[in-house]
Parts: sequence; structure tokens; C-alpha cells
Amino acid sequence: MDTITIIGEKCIIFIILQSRYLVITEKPSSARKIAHALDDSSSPRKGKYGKVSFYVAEHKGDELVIVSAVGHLYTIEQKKGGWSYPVYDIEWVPTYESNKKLSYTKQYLDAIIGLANKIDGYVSACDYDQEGSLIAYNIIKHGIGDQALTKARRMLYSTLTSKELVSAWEHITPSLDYSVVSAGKTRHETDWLFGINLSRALTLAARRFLDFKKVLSIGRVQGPALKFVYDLEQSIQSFIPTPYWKVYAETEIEGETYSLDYEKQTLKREIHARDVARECRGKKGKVNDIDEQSKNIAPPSPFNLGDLQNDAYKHFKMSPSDTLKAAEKLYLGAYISYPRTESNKIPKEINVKEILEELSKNRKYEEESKLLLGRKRFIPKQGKGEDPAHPAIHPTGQRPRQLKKEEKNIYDLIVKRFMASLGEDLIQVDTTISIEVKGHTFYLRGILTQKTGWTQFYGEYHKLKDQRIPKIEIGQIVPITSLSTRRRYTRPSSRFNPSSLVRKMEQEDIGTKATRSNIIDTLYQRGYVKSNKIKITELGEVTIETLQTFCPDIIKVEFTRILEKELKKIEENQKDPDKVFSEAMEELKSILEDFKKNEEQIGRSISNTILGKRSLDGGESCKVCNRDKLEDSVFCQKHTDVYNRVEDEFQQWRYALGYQWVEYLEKLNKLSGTGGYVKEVIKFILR
DNA sequence: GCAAGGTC
Ligand SMILES: [Zn+2]
Repeated sequence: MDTITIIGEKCIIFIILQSRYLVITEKPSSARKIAHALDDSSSPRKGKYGKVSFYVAEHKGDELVIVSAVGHLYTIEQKKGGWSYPVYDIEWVPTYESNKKLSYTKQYLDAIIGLANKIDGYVSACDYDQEGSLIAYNIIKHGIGDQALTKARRMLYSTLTSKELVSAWEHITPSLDYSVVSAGKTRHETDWLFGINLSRALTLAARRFLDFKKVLSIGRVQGPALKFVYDLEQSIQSFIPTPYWKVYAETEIEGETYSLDYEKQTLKREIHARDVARECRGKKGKVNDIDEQSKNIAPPSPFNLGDLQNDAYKHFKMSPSDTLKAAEKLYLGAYISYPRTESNKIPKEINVKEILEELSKNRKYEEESKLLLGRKRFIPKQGKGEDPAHPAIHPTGQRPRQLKKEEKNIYDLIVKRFMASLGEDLIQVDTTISIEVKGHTFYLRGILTQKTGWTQFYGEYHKLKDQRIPKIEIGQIVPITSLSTRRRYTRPSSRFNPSSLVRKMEQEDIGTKATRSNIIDTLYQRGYVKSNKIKITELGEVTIETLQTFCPDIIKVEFTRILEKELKKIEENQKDPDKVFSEAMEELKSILEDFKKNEEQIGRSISNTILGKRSLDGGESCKVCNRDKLEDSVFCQKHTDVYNRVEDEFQQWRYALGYQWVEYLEKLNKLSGTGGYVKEVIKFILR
């Protein structure tokens, strides 16, 4: 609101000018909250533009028209040409034009453009992150026009509480955050150009020798995600088990049997195991120490999306993308807060007490929420995860209606986790009783819960595992009533499942909370991986191996790290976005030239893998697979490496069991933990 | 038809 003062000769006239602002949010729920927070009477007028809701709020004499986007309303497309590569000429176009499945976005864009009428200023009120800055910029620039950009400002907030929103409005920036916008644009364009060009290059190479209907794809996030699966599969296929021995012992005290742990969890030689058995079996031991340690286990923090996806897989075997879908439904029904969050924190502005009061009206949660309400303070445990725009996932208190089974499960998990995060520490006492038998030590361990703390709110999602212990004193003599030793073999790492692969992507910091599970779905759709215990397919394998030669960067996590560093420089005005972009394009250009030059060879190796054919280019292949044989070996690189390790590991087996070479190979061949490549090599040696 | 990122 501007006050213009005109001082005439004899009088002073104040003219108060009301300004009209168009406020653009990222999603409908933020528009509603901002409108209610900023309207002086907390009751903004609600209007409809076609089917799209918008709000008109009066704020300190100004009029705010608040309308929302639905995420990105603009996307990248190639300007001209067909399905070929290289392609460098791109432009930003409305999303609904480029993707029919997203045609619903048209009504939102139409609404924003239609409402951009007699507006004094534009306000970008999208989420407080790079994508948010770009979403509003694209709409204003391409939808409303360049002249609107000069009147555009940015409103920044991290929680959608009235207090923060009012303050955000007061601290609105004088112009858009152009450096953040540039970083966002560069990210989109680099990803598009690398992703689309390399995907087409792979697909077209595969089609050279195959009637191949499918498309192949690769990208900055897909690449490393597939590489994780590939690497794990290599280690499983190359795994050679090692024998070890384990001691199982029991004692009996006052008629009750207790199992004992031997001092060493594993023994490396059979004779060591025999020694323990001979010296301790049937003997008596003396209690020489009783150690009691009380431990406090803090409550879990409320969920971020990754945690929720992980727990939903654990408890309901739901895939991460199904969990996201269910959580989205709950969010759109206003039963839970925004689910696409990386945060494990609930800021103090959120009224936890009020949420508990609402939850207590639901009989299912009445008892627990009333217990929590009996307290003086309502501070959820704060976790590590941070998010610039959204708090941790929590119930709103609003009672859900007509949920599907999966949504019901997810809702219950979220509510109980939220309540658990408000609980007190779980207190347990760990007891370790040391029993000495002829110089060998055995441990009798017990766990006793003293205070259930937060676990009483987490219900079936956390089971207490108490282990009782006998009444016993130092110096007491106890019998070893049973003792056996068993030979075991080490096992390879287990494969990823959709949830642990999301976790891995989180740990490696690739993709975002909203995209990780979808990208894993893409790997399945492409035929790169299969089954719930994720196994790479031959197609996935040949894709990784091709890229390892021709574009190793796209399957490396470091590619993302480098890009992030460059984007940060753009954000901080330390580097010209054009320079970052042209450097990336220089790299891409040389990769694509190289790819094109070798397209025939690449196509042949893809088709050979798929058809299970040996290579036809004259070179000899490995005795047990299609790959090229090394000069000084009968195997390819992979099988040669495996052969060398089979030789190395033999020493360990001879030491542990006194096995001879052939005996060793035959045993390995029978064990389930032995990797496929290992068995291929062994079968060849034993042929 | 191909990316990764938003969100319905
Ligand atoms: Zn081989």
C-alpha cells in the first residue's frame, strides 16, 4: 500500500492507493493456507476460475489474489527434428502441451494467466527451494510475460503457519531470486540433454540388430541407481563362502534352561571348535561377573518420506511408490501433513496439543492421546532430516473417512509414530553374566524393560524383546547342560528390495524424496531389474557395461556432486550459468560423437547379450560366457578375476578344514551362498 | 518413445 501525499498551497490531501497482488503458490493447499493467514479477518473470499479455486484476501489495505500452480507448469521440449540424436535445441513449453497425461495442468495455467489482470505486483510464493523459485518464474515469464517479471517478488517461508506467513509477507524480497532460478534452469536443461540424448543413443544402438520395441533410458539418477544394483549383483555372483564354527551352549538354573553365548562369536578352524567342545561339554562353570547396564533409548523422530517408505515396507510389504501414493491420498484428504518431505522435525509453531485433542476424539487413539495430553510439554523428538519447505509428516487431527486398506495402514503408522515421538525414553537394563569354564568364557544375557516409554504409543510397530535372567550370584557354580559346535558358511550380502534401494539413494544423496521411488519403478519398466529382491537383468547388465565404456560419468554419483557444486556457484553468483551449461554441453558433445562412432559395436554387444550369442567380431570369447577372452587367460576379465579369488580362498579352506583342491571346488559348487560366476568357473575346471 | 523435478 502506498501513501501519496500531495501538499498544495493551503491543504494537504492524502490519497491512499490500494495495490493488487497476484500471489502464485506451488500447490492448492498452500494457496488456501496463505489466504487464511494473510486475510485481515481470516476469511478470504473464495472464487473459481473454471474448476480452479482461488482466494481474494484483504491485507492491510491491499488486495491479494492468491492462486496455485500444481508443481511445474512448464517443461522442456526439443524445438525441431525427430527421434534422433544429438539434439541440443530445446525450449520451455507448457507441460499440458508436451504430455497428454498432464493435461489437467492447463486449467491451472489458464487460471493464473486469466487472473493476471490489473495487477500491480506478482509474488512468487512457491516452496522455499530451487524448484519452487523456477516454477513461479516460468509461469510469470512464459505465461504472463516479461513485463510482469519486473514487478515480481519472492515470498519465503518454511512452515505454513499464520505467524510465519505474515512475517514472510512483510519480508518479501524486492525482486525474484534470479540466481536460484538460473541454477534450477541449468539443472533441468543439463538433465534433459544428457538423459534424452543418451537414452536415444542406447535405444537406437540396440535397434540396429534387433527388432526391439522397447526404449532404453539412462539419466543422472537412474544411472547410479542401476549401478548400485549391478555392483551388488557382481559381488553376489562372485561370492566365495568361508567356513566358520559356532558354539551353541545352554545352562540350567533352578529348572530353567538358558542359552549361552560363547566369548568368540565365530571360530575359524574346526580344531578350535573341537577344543571348546572337549574342554567344556558337561563341565561346570563359575559365575565370575555380573554386569548390569541401564540404557535409555530415545523416542524415534516423526517420519520423513524415506522413513515412512521404509517402515511401510517392513510392516506391510508396501512398495515405496505405493506408500507415496497412499500418503498423497491422505494429504489431499487433509488427514496428514505434506508427505514429500525430507524433514524429521516438527517446528514449535505447529500446535501439537491441538492435534492430540483431535486425535483423542478417535476411539482408536483415544487412550494414547489422552495419556500424552496429561503431560505439560508437547515436544516431539527432533530427528536429523531437514527440509527447506516442509516439516516432518504428522497427522492433522482431522478424522479420516472411507480409507482403503493401504491408506488405513499408512495413516495408523503415521499417527502412532507421531505419538511415539512425543513419548518418554524407553529404559532397559542389559545384564551380562560371565561364566567361566576352564579358561573359556560364556555369557548369559538378559534384557529387562523398566519403563516402556514411547513404545506404548508405537503399538505393534515396536515389539519389546525382553530376555529373562535367573537369580544368580558371583561365585555360583552352574552346569553346562548342553554344548554343540556347528560348521557354518559366510553368506553374500542380501539384494536390495525397493525400500532398501530408496534408502541407498538417500544415503548417496541422489534423486529427491518425491522422485526416488518413481525412478526405481522406471528401472523395472525398462527391464533393467526384476523381482522384489532386486536382481539385475542381462539387459541392465549390458547397459551398465556399455556406459562404463562410453559414458562412465552418467552412472556415477559424483556426476550429481559436481553438478550440485556448479549449481551452487550459480546461486552464489560466482559463475555464469551459460558457462556452466556450455562446459556440460562440451562434455556431452564428445560423449555423443564417440557413441555414434561406436554405435554398431554397441548395438552388437547389446543384441548379442539379449540373444545369448557369442561375439562375431573374430575375437575369441571367454570359455564360460559371451565376453571377450583375455589374451593370457581362457576367461574374460570377470571370470579371470573370479578364478584368481577361488585360488586365493583355497588357502583359507585348507587352513580351516584341511581340504584338498578338488574337494574344495566340489564343496563350493554345492553351497547355496557360492556366486554364479564362481560356479561357472568351477564347472569348467572340473569338466 | 527418452530425464528429473514438481504435484493431482
Ligand atoms: Zn566370462
